[in-house]
Amino acid sequence: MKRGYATGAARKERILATALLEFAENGYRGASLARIAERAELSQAGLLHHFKSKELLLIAVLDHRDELDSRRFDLGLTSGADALRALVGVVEHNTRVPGLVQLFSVISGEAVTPGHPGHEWARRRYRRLRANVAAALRTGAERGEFLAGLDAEAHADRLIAMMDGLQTQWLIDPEQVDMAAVFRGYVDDLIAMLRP
Amino acid sequence: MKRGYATGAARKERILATALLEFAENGYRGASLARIAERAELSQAGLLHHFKSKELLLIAVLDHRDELDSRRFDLGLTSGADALRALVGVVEHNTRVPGLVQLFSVISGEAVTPGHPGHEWARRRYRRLRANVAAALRTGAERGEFLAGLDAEAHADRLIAMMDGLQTQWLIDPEQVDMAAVFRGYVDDLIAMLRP
DNA sequence: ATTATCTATAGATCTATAGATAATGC
DNA sequence: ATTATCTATAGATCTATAGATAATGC
Repeated sequence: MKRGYATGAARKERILATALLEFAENGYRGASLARIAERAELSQAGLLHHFKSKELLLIAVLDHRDELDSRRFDLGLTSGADALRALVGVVEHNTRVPGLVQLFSVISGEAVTPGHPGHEWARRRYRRLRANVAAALRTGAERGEFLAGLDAEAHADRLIAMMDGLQTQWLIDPEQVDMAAVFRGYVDDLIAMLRP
Repeated sequence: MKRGYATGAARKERILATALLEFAENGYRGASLARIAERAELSQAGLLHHFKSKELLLIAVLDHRDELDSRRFDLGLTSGADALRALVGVVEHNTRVPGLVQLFSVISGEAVTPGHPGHEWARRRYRRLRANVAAALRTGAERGEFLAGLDAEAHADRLIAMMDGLQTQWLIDPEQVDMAAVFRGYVDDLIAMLRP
């Protein structure tokens, strides 16, 4: 039975935090366990005691972030136009955490390759996102807030694509792209369009 | 003065084609010159005779693709709703060349990191795309095809984000996302919305 | 003369494991 | 007893260069 000591749990947190930075800066393939270990101030072998392989470390980082984010932002609580405005809030928040945005952009980009350790994670993530957003739109329609005939899945795909695409443009050229304003404009137009 | 022999030019083409596959499959950082050389059937040192470094090879691949693509699709020739429908045509065409789409998704994802050899290329590419799409929208407005007050830059950002975001979703989960249909729906709605 | 190509290799990584020693907590 | 940590190292990469030999085309 694995119990885990207090010092081990703290180390794991520290490793996850530094690994996140390394993966965000260099991607999975460009990241180095030695460098992560150095930044977390332990030996590389010490790091591999806590996470058995580089793949497992990446998965752990992604799951850890997912958990923190799902706590901050639970779409299940809202629906209809409120849910869309909550999405705008997420994008606004993201402009203040470029490091996290970069992690997701880099890993999602790499993970389009089958065989990438983040591939399955990304697929699950997109499916979950799509289902959540579509459900919020459908609830809005049932409540009479949105047109009854709306295509919830297609609009969910559009919303997610818009968020991701704007993130990439914003990361590559922050001076040129006002990610939050452009997304807010899209959502405003969408709410107007879907009004019954 | 560099002249270049016929056999050299053919080799360069061959190397560019195999490098494209390797970069698309593994990203810049995951790609290996040895593997590219092997697939192009020459030695690794032979490859480096034609392209002096891995960075220069990536740049060459990206520029080569840009050149081929700009020949196929010149936005300058159309404007207004025709230009938007041409964009739909590009997305439809892209569903038939997943390898190319993957190259751009992977490299754009990696290139959000400053210092990545594709960073400047990506920035230039987005600026050019944005300017071209915005110009087409503005011409449409001048011709009375679109609302006079439209925000051309914001709509250009939205269109590009939508294309890129859908590509990522489609590559990760092709069964779930009908990239071309969703984009066509977006463009149709946009044309309706911008009608004076 | 220039270009194309090769073998060999330097020098710097990389991940993961083996095996030893120290600290922790039942 | 379990967990945490380290040093040392195997074994496999990786990019880039040096220097030799062969082919090409003015």
